[in-house]
Amino acid sequence: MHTAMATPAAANTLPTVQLRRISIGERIHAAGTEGIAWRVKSGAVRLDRVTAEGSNYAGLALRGDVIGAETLLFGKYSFAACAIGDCELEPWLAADKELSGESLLQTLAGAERRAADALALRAGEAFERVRRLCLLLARYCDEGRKEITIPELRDMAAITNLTEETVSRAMSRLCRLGMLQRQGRRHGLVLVAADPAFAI
Amino acid sequence: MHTAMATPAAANTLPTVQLRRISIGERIHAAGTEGIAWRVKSGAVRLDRVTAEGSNYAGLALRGDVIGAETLLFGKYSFAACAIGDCELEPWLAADKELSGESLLQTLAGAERRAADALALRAGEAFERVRRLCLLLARYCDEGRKEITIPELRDMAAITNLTEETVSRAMSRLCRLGMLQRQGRRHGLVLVAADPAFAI
DNA sequence: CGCCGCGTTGAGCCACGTCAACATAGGTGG
DNA sequence: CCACCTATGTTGACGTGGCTCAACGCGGCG
Repeated sequence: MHTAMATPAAANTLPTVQLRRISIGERIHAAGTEGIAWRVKSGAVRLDRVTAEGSNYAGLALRGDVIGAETLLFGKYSFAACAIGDCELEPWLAADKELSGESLLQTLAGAERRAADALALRAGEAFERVRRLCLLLARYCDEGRKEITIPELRDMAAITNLTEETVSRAMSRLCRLGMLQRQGRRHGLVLVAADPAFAI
Repeated sequence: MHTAMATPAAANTLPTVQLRRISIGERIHAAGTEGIAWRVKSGAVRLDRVTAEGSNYAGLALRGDVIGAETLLFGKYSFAACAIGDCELEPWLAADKELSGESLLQTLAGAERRAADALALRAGEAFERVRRLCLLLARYCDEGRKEITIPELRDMAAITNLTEETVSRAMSRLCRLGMLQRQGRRHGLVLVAADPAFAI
């Protein structure tokens, strides 16, 4: 599936990567380096903005989202990207954009929706934030399945703007309440046993 | 200035609006209604996502940003928009996008940067958040001038995820420290007297 | 084995939320 | 013009949710 449509043999000298698999915790790219844009086929990606004062969480990318679109303009990545769940990425080609602005518009609309999601994850009570993050991951990470990979506490804390301790307590409570069920030992697979009445 | 370049007499039956002026507090559009996309020429816009549980802050748009781009796909606005500073909007035409995907790409890159800004405004201590918000507004609202319109407390509170009281205290402190200077009485013009060493 | 990274849990404290009272501006009607 | 009302902003007192600090468990790795 996903046979590549005839791409114009452009000046792009990169080898034609078809799919890129990245496991949880690995860095996808650093800020300021050269590279291409990718579409997230599965998994979750954490974006970070790098400043003089350090690196700060700056966005989330889930299935369907595009990361590194700015490379088509500047050639370099504006943000650092790190996998917070096992990821599959496919190249997002400039060919698409030449073809139809519609694809770009959809990407833009998706980015705005995702940005609103990310903002919402930083509002409300701690437990509710963590719960919504899990529901969001369950919604987007795997296709309809109930298994989701939970990111490391460090990443969940950055996303929700809580401390690791608070996130840990919230996760424990989610398990105690039966909304989540631990599968693996460490940040492993879990099952969303809870209500599908997710109001995100 | 800003003479409109010859626009193709398209099927667009809307009267050719050249510039739309909106004063602080006014609603620009509601979610779900029909309309066109706009580029913010000046001022600040608050975006809200409307759900069953109510309306929640979902994004910020400043000079150069585009709002309502999704109308080019769906015909309707996904978010509600409200001016939190006196605004000038100009129509953002589909003609641009047909012309060059580059314009769309720039809009996309800008949206991601702005989303990162919005996220950053919800991290750190209360005083620091409010200070950064003011610096961001100073940076983008008026062209290089030092006068900025301060949004209503309600909006600053929503953006920073603080309460109005806390924002009010932070603003008072900014004035006491000489970083800001009140001009008008209410949500009026203020001067940024502080260090231009803004590290946002 | 010892070390390190990550997660868990508890105790105490503080920044911020909550609640309340009041100040001020603007609008409206007389 | 004033009387009155409402919306918005200001300030204080107090309570608490989440941060801080600390100790510990556990698994992986050299």
